Amino acid sequence: MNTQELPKIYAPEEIERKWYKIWLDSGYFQAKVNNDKLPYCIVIPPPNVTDKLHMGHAYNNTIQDIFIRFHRMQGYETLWLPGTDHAGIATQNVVERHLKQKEHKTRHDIGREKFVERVWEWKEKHGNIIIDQLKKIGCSCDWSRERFTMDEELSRAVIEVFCSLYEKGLIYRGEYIINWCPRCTTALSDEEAIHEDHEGKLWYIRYPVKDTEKSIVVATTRPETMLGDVAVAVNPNDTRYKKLVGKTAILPILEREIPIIADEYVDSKFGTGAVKITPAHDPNDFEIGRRHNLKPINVMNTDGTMNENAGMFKDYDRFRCRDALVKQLESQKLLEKTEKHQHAIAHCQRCSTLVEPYLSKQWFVKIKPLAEPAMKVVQEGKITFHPSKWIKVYINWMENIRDWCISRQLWWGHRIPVYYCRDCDNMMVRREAPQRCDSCGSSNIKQDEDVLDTWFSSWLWPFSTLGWPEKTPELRYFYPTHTLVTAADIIFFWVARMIMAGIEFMDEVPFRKVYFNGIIRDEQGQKMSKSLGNGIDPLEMVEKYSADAVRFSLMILSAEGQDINLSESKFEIGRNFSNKLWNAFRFLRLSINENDIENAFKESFKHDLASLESSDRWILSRYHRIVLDITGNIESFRLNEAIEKLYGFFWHEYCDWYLELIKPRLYGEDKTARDLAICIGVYVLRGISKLLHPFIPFITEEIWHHIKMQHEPDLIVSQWPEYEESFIDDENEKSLLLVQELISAIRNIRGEMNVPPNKKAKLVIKTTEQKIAESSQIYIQKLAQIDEIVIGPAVSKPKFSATTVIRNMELFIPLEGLIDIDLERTRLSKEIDRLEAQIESADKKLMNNDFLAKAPQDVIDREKKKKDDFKEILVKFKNNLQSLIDN
RNA sequence: GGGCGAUUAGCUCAGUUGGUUUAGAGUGCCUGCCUUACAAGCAGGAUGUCACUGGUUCGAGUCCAGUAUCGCCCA
Repeated sequence: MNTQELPKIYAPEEIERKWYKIWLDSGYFQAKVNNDKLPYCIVIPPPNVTDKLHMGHAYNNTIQDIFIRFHRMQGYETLWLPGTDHAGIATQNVVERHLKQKEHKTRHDIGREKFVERVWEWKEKHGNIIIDQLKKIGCSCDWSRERFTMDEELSRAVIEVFCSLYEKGLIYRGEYIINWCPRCTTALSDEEAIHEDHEGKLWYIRYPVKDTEKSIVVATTRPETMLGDVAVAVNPNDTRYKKLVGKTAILPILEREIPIIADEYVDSKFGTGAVKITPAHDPNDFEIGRRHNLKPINVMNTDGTMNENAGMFKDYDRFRCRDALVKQLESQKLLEKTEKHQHAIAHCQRCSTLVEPYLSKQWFVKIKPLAEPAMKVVQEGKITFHPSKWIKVYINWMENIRDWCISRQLWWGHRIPVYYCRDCDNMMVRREAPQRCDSCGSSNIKQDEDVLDTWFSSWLWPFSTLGWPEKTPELRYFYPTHTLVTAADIIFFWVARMIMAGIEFMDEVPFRKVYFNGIIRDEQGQKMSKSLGNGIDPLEMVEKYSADAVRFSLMILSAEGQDINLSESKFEIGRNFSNKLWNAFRFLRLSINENDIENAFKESFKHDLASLESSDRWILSRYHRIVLDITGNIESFRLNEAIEKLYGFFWHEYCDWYLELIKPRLYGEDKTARDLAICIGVYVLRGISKLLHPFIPFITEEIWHHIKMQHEPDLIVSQWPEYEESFIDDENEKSLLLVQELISAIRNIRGEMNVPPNKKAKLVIKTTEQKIAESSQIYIQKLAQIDEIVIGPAVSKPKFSATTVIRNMELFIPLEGLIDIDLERTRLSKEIDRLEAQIESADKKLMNNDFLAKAPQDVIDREKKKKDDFKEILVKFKNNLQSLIDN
């Protein structure tokens, strides 16, 4: 590219497209088993095939890409394994909706086989959207290894796991209360039933007691379930009801006779202390029913309408039934009262429909034996969580874990590998479909209708994607994976279960570290959601601000695991940074006359650091410190600290100071000095590009190609900078800091005294350290707009000058005609006040005997020195203030 | 009901093991600049009882306890 073609404003679109294609075509993302290198592997949290990229994805995947690119540059054999999951309910819902809209048909109209075909068609057509979107934000996944939970190999893993757990006695089938979604008409696991607090009602219903004038009042939040009541229960210690226990109550409306029983479970303080028992529609009632040998009565169909057991309410929808039933009770004067009641109600995670606790025959995983070792590896630190606060959440859940309902009444998913003989009811759990019944020999066999929970396939993700149950070389080499990056909202759904599965089937944890990223919220701190319409589309932002900008902004906004409150304007941070980077590069590039980086950049300066200018040694020293810091920060997951430090170093040290400090050389006559300044400038910019590459890969790769040597590889696969201690120069850093302070002090005076920026000023420095002052003359002149400097131990203060003190140097800026005495007096007084406050606080400490006795000596010494220094400066300020008054 | 967070500048947030921090950054605000890399920029400036109360300590934004407000998770 010709230098004329470098635009003043960075234009990302073409560059981002170009580099992603080159990286892809060069095979940089592809990992192979390579025993000469250490492996580094991350498996992507597979997004649903129905998903479109939202900010949470963009954020989560940016973090993964940072780790991947960082380790790739560090020389690891790096595999980022991507893919999607089939998302049973969500996908089925989407396709059903399409079918309804386009053809006015339900899935039952076209039948299971045809429907599943349709879902596959849909998947082929739309399932790649999110994958393409991940590419737009720069994700360097090994796309050649992309997996889908319904792939043949992964399905085989699911079948193997089901059969093996069954054989170990860890899978069973049973009739229990599960969470039922009447809209999706399927069972849900506890994790898929989302509890939300809700203002409901508590209905007090009077049940007459048989053969008496008495009645017993029960309180319920779901009156329609009373149709399935089989008892009324009270606490055995509740004296109010002692006499009624053993008697029979008459269930209103249905007039069923039900016993009044005593059970410890009943809370006397809730409601009236008497509760209705509905074993088919409440988990606690189910347990009580079992203890008392009461047969459950199911009053509801799978779609939430009432069944024949509901008597006159048969075919009523559950909500309509409730209203009608309450009216009926009212008219019979059996409704004692109604109270407002705050309680948690479960909703379907996928469709928000009110979930019914429902008695149903389902498949379960006996989870305790799997949970215990999974708990141990986290407690013992074999897997670490970052931030570690999640350990408690994890352990707490593990300790109270309940069996996992894994069957779903859906058509889209892995069909349960259980076969039944129609002739003899024999049940067979098989890896391959059996041809004959192994009990009666009949070939009249049917497979279980249900499919498995999607998480029952994604809990295998870290090894099923690497080929398990085959013992592939990939599995041997890349497993266990290194770090998992995920949001904490799936800690139970996914993280916990992957740990269980890894230990159970691989005999080894699936990953060593888990990084939990925060949630992206809107400006008000609300979670972004479709229904609230407060989402920000990441791809729109990429178009407007660039992928680099989106990545940069997200990363600088969040500390480890903290949530982000996001608004569109935040992406300006990233865009502005990119532009600054671009222009710093442009500045150097335009300074290279021959436009020939091969000639302009030589690393030979490294061998004679002592001969370099102070500013050069300063930036090199600072740069190497940053290399050390950033590397450590990324390794310890402190990504926002890394990016913040890079921001500060690049912008406020490299650009604000170094590039300004070398301008005299760049515009001067001395070609050698000029070339050397360019060399160092380029050297540091090359390093900055590398350090920034994991965060903002596109612009850094582009810049790299303008400043790299021909023989050097693309940035994405070049070597991460190495910290070299020989560059660290404490002394020089200190003296350059002094120069900066001098310049800042002069700028401050100029600003406060309203000296026009283009008016050169004179400067008098009174100091005994003439050498330091003299060596920085050129810097001061250039950066503080000074034309003439007088330095000496005994120079006198010119009349009408503004003054300040930096360490042991007194600065005088003659401002005849410009100085405003009042302004200057205020300025000096303010300084004096500040110094006096400092001295006072140091004094307070130093006069405290306990402090002197107990604080470490270096802290005391520091305090003493601070006080002495401030005192010395204070005297000078006071003298200057005095002379101002005398004038 | 049980658990976990958060509370620092107008706004968004850093601040690892208590003392090198005179409590920082970005943004916003005020003043002045189109200074031949960058106005998506440069220079300068103002702004904080670190939620409250108590405790530990020579020393607390940082550790402990309690209170308040907000948020999340589990039942």
